[in-house]
Amino acid sequence: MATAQKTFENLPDEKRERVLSEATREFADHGYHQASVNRIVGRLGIAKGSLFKYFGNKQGLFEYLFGHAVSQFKRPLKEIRDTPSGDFFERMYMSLMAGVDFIDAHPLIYRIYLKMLFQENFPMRETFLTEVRQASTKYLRALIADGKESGQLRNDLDPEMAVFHCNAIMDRFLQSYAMPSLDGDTLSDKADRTTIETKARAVTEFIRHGLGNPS
Amino acid sequence: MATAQKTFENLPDEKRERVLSEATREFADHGYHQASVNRIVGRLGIAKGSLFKYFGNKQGLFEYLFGHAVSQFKRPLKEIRDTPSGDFFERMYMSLMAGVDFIDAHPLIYRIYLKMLFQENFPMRETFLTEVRQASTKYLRALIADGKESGQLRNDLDPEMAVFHCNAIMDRFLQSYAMPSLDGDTLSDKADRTTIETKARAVTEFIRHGLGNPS
DNA sequence: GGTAATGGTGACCAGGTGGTCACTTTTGTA
DNA sequence: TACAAAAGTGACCACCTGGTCACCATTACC
Repeated sequence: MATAQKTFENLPDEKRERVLSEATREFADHGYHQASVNRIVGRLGIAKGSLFKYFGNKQGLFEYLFGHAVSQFKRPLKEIRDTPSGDFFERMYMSLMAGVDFIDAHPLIYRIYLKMLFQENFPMRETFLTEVRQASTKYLRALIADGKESGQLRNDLDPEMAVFHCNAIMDRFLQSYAMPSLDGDTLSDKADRTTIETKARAVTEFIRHGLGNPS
Repeated sequence: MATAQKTFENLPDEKRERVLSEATREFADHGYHQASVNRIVGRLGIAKGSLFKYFGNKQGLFEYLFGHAVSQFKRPLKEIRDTPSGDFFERMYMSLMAGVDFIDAHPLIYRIYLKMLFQENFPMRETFLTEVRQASTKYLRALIADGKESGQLRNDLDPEMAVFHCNAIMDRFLQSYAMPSLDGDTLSDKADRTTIETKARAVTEFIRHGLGNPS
């Protein structure tokens, strides 16, 4: 497999990106099983054999493409966690907007991720999702522990439920942003950045009331 | 089509239920496109032609099965809304538990619904989802308006965002209940009813802090 | 110019899909 | 018992799928 991918990596940048982007679009539109290799090569105008030389098989193509994209997702979150700024709610807001930025940059990848969430039979699903889940939980736990210590969050807070609430609200916010049909018009207009920021602030305030110290 | 379904409705109850339950399982396990009519009839031990006599085609089977289940879902929610009890948060709690009960009664149907949410190409998807969404939004808007009037909710609350927050928290709660893998161990043990009730109470309290009047 | 390595091709394959229909079996009725 | 209506059957169909591989084209190197 390493040799086969080598072939792909030797390709001119332009072609490599075209292949990846067309394949990503196909998976985002149809999920894994319903995605068609024939359609991909058809749109690319290359022979089917080429794709199989590059990636071995359909699953190889998917794993390459998805793994590539995931690595880009981890960086911005780490930056936020490592930011020395102590304000819990500001960090929440920044995490929200980091998600928005990621979706803007890779809308198709995010759609694939959403499908993966609820459609059991993706390749690598279990492996990948547990990784994401653990990372996100660990990230939020650290932030919440921080917030409690600094007195920004209630003392009687159950950390596990707090993680659950933050996860729920943040995920749904991003889901609505990526798929406006989920919540009607509440988050519909992608183009208007300031509207999104306002909504993100409102969500942050909701969390502040829900978790914050009423002092 | 009406004549064809007549044939199915004339069947002995036991067989009719077996057909429906086996088909439901197949769709819940594999989604719509990946579901196989061959597997269904194989497990049922009947000829393929029979299924097509009953429902015309694959989509007919799915619509029949899903529409049937959906009608059962609307009843309990209506009961809660029509309950004269005025307490907003108690109603939230009851809605949560009504969802839990529905999932316990029809776990496969709920899994199909979740797949439908994020996998665009189900038949009837748009029609059905907008119906659900509008119903749920309308339901929550009424409850929230009620809660504001009675002074249980803040005056400065933006109703649309409040609807969004309630929807987000409640949906995620039910999703975690139906698919424990979503939130790690937070809601894992289905068997323990009192644990679920406690979590539902905690969620209600979170909403109370987030939306409630701090008086 | 010769030659080897690499990239690219598309007809072809086995297997699965939803769907059909001429046919047989069972049932209800008089 | 006779006959019609309804239920049930499974071989068959066209189509699409992921995947293969013998062959061709292009490039790089001496």
